[in-house]
Amino acid sequence: MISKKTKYAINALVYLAKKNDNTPILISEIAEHEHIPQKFLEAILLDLKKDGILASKKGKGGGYFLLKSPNDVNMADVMRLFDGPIALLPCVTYKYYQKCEECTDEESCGIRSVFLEVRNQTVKLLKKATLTEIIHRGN
Amino acid sequence: MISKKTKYAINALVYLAKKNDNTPILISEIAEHEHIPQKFLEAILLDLKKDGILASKKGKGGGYFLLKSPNDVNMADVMRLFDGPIALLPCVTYKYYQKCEECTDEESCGIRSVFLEVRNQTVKLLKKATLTEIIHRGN
DNA sequence: TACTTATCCTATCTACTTTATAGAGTATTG
DNA sequence: CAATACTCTATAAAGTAGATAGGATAAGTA
Repeated sequence: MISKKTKYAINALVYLAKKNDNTPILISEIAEHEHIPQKFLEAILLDLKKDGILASKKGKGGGYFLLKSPNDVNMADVMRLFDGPIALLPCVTYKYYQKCEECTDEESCGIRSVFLEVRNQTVKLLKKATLTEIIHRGN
Repeated sequence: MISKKTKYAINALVYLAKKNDNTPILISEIAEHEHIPQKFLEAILLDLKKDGILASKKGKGGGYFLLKSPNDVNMADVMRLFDGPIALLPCVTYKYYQKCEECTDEESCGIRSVFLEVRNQTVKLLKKATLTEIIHRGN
């Protein structure tokens, strides 16, 4: 299961992407509309900003808006940002790789083979799932 | 990521399946060979027994052995037993279904559509991954 | 029956993570 | 300067993962 943080992030991003104009949107507006605790959402949006997906503006008329194109924001990246690796086993991740201590030869590990296939399929589907794609699929 | 409990369970099951004879194997033997804390493994094997995958025998000459055929034990079932749902969102699970509070129409939810596809693909691959298949893949 | 073996059961513990809240700080606008 | 709205730091409650301890129960053996 993905964390609420990731779920909130996705909901917020979709909300922002649907407003195709790039005028800043208030945190409070997103929080209210998407039923997210505002203070919690603040931290989430900040992370998305640090990652270069969003940008913000302070003061009156401020808020958050998409920096990247909705075409370039996919679910794999968002999930990795908040929940870490997508793979189900440490030995089939790229960035968080960790060897199984009892494993002598990964190439001949049947378990690894299965979970590598699952990971590759999942990442492929999640990479295709951009904000544009999600909005397009709705309706 | 799957929990260590699930990982340990898979390792233990593969170990038992590789001994194709159905003579009881000691917990201590599995624990030692697979580097699993013995007391922790006891609880895991007990769960697998309650689920009908393993059977046990007490006293001298006792231990655990496969009750189901290695053909009929797949990774989807094992993961569900220990880690719960395979799906990444509560609204795309079967047994643990939960509606998103803000969602008005699931059929038109683009997010749900994406994660339903991921779930279906994952379950399909994990169901195919039986103990027999895993051993076969490991040359 | 008494002893040994090995699973079964219950309780508990520590550390970590998730989710969330509070409050003060900082930059921008008018 | 005052209002607005994002930014930062600290903290706390709740839940979960991973592991350990100790005794209860059942089965075989002499």
